[in-house]
Amino acid sequence: MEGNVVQRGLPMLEPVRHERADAARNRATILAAAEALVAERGAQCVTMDQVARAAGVGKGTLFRHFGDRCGLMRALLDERERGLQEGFIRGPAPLGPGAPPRERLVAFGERMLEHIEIQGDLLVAAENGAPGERLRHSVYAAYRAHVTALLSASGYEGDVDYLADVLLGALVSELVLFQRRERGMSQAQLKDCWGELVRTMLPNG
Amino acid sequence: MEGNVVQRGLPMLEPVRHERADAARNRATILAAAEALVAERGAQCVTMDQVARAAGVGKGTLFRHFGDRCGLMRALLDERERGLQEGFIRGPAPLGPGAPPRERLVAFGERMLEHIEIQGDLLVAAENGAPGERLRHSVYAAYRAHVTALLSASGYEGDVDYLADVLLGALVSELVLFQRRERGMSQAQLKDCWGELVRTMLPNG
DNA sequence: AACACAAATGGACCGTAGTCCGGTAATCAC
DNA sequence: GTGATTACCGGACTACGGTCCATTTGTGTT
Repeated sequence: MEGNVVQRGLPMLEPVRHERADAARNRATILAAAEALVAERGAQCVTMDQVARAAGVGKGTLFRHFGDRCGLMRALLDERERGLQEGFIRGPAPLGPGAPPRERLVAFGERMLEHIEIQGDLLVAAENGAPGERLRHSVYAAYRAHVTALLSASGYEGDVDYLADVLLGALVSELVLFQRRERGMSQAQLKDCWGELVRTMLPNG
Repeated sequence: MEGNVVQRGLPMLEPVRHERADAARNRATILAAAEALVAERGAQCVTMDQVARAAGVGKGTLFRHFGDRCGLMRALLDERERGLQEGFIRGPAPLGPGAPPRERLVAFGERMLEHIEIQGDLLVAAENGAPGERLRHSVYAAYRAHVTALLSASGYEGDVDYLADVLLGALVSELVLFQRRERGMSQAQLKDCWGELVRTMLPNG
């Protein structure tokens, strides 16, 4: 878990030096196998042994490439997550630049809720690691930086870092899935509540 | 995990019919052993086998009494948690009745932050169960009901249930410990931020 | 006191995440 | 090509949470 800093976070562009051909091939094979298994049985019910066997690879290889179970799940999410970030940073308004920050924030949350709707179980599996790991990870940091920037731009005068944590807390997949599935809230309701929350916090966006 | 509904939640008063004497003795022994081990090594580093061995009891007994690891941790927290609830419901203002709801909510959060300060690791261990288990549990339901009631009383016009979830999200022990330990925020800062958050959400308490 | 029955017990057992290390093979310098 | 180097590979191994069930023990009944 120390020797390979390569390709663990989002910045996957340009592997540090050379990833050996067989390693790259194995990584792709593993990801494909894992994706198939997750699609078939759901993320919760896929074991690391199953993935290794389906990919025709030893467990050591699996863990070497992805660190731990959460790492594998994150890798599966990676592509879509990159798409999300792209949309936030450079996409069309109101998600991207161009709209007032408050409306961008509303759009951000709505987009995240849609993401959770689609990738819910996988997200839960990816976030279900060691305590605090989720918060330490670069994906969270990126979301947080984005929200923080929007809050600052909107003229919020309090502690923007703190408020960013709180707002992102409303978008934690575990909570959202609970609200959707066990509290019977519709996605539209959740979006409305999110919008209201943001507009209450930032009265003049 | 189905056969014993006895004494799993907070309502531990008056065991359903009769708890056999040996069972009660064992429960006490286990709790004492677990408490000692947690005090000595920290909740994260205590295994169920260690607890069983220290209590001079089989693993089966341990799991029969507490369901799972989180159940044991919750049982350790139980007494203090009951004290908290007592304070919220019947204690002196501003925590208990008597103060305006907005100030009660501020006091609620401050009290919770203090609780996390003391019981942090144990709380994390207790909440670190299956996905959504935390949200389903009666302790969370109680806090949520309390916050919901205060929000309603303060005249908040939006979805009080949703806002309760969001506010409680700011008091999740995993997050608070992260803010304290890895972001270097002081407890006083956290309290200030909480107060500001509440006052922003409820401008006229 | 002896009995019958429910409840409690303990430890062998299982599945899963994650580690370790001897052997293998891809890559590079020449 | 050939050899040295070094990353990679696989699967046996460990640790831990949780289950199962044959056996024991407490409790109310006769």
